[in-house]
Amino acid sequence: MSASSSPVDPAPLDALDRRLLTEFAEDGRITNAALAKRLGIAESTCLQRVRSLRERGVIRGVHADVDLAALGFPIQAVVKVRLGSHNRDHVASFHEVLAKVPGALRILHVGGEDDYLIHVAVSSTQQLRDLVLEHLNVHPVVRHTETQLVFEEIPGVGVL
Amino acid sequence: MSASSSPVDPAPLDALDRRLLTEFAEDGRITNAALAKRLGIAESTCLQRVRSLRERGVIRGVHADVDLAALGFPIQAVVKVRLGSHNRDHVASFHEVLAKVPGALRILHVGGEDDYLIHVAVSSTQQLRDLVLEHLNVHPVVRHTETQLVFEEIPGVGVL
DNA sequence: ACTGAAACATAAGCATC
DNA sequence: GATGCTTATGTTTCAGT
Repeated sequence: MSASSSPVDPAPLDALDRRLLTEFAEDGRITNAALAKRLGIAESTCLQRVRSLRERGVIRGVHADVDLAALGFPIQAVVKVRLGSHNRDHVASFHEVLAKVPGALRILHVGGEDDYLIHVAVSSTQQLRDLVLEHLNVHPVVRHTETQLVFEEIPGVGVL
Repeated sequence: MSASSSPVDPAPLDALDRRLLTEFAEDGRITNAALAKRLGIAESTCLQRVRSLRERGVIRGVHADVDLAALGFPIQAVVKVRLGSHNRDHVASFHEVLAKVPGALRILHVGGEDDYLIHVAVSSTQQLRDLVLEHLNVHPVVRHTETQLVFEEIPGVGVL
């Protein structure tokens, strides 16, 4: 799935949809009744809108945000990966490898100096080393990796 | 909030808590009744566990995952930032700037070649340029920025 | 710490305007 | 779209184990 094109129907979102999404992104457990009240619309209308947004793929899902450190993954890092060949088949087979990297929170295929940025959470530095050496560097198409430890995540404003 | 230390009580999570978190991270709208059934415990017990995990900060919140392209932010990028000085006050004032960057999905303070990695979503390349020039490069402590366009996000396995 | 049952709140479908 | 109604589900509390 591309970051610059979407699998979503071209049906544009109106201001109500945007407000709905903002509320829903903030509190994914909000009840339909409460959401309707906030938006100033009937509950049935609100339910219809939410369903439509889900069906169109605008709302992809709702997920609990879990403290990874509490779960036993206190270390985070970003691994920058550069490939030696950008041949189509090599890239495709590397994507299969990427999809299996344990602890990968986010994998971005980017343009510029690096080819991939992989944000990972691990339980120990040993696991981090194993992840880089055994899952990434082993692949022959990988020319270079560089691992940056995450010191801190700074809360941002987001997009909504 | 640090990535390697947690604001969470040292009370360790048992296997039930972990299963609960996995289910809840996958479907943040699951009803308490359904969650209890999946875990094979009483609804009242399940509710107690969820509440305890929330109070302890293990569950930080529940959020809808919204397609940013559909919302009018079809372009994503990662901006790598290097500072010229790592003086404590300079860093602190830069953090205040970071917290206001429009469209920032994730801001990581990292160790290694870069100092900060900022994942952003924007509506246009013009907005991206403005974001980098007017919000980041203007700050005197910023020595260098490099912007990498996100081509694609590759689904990973996650940590759960 | 877990359970079951009662009281309460919410959701979902349908007919109607 | 909005409303009101109905049934089915889901949530919460609490006394008991």
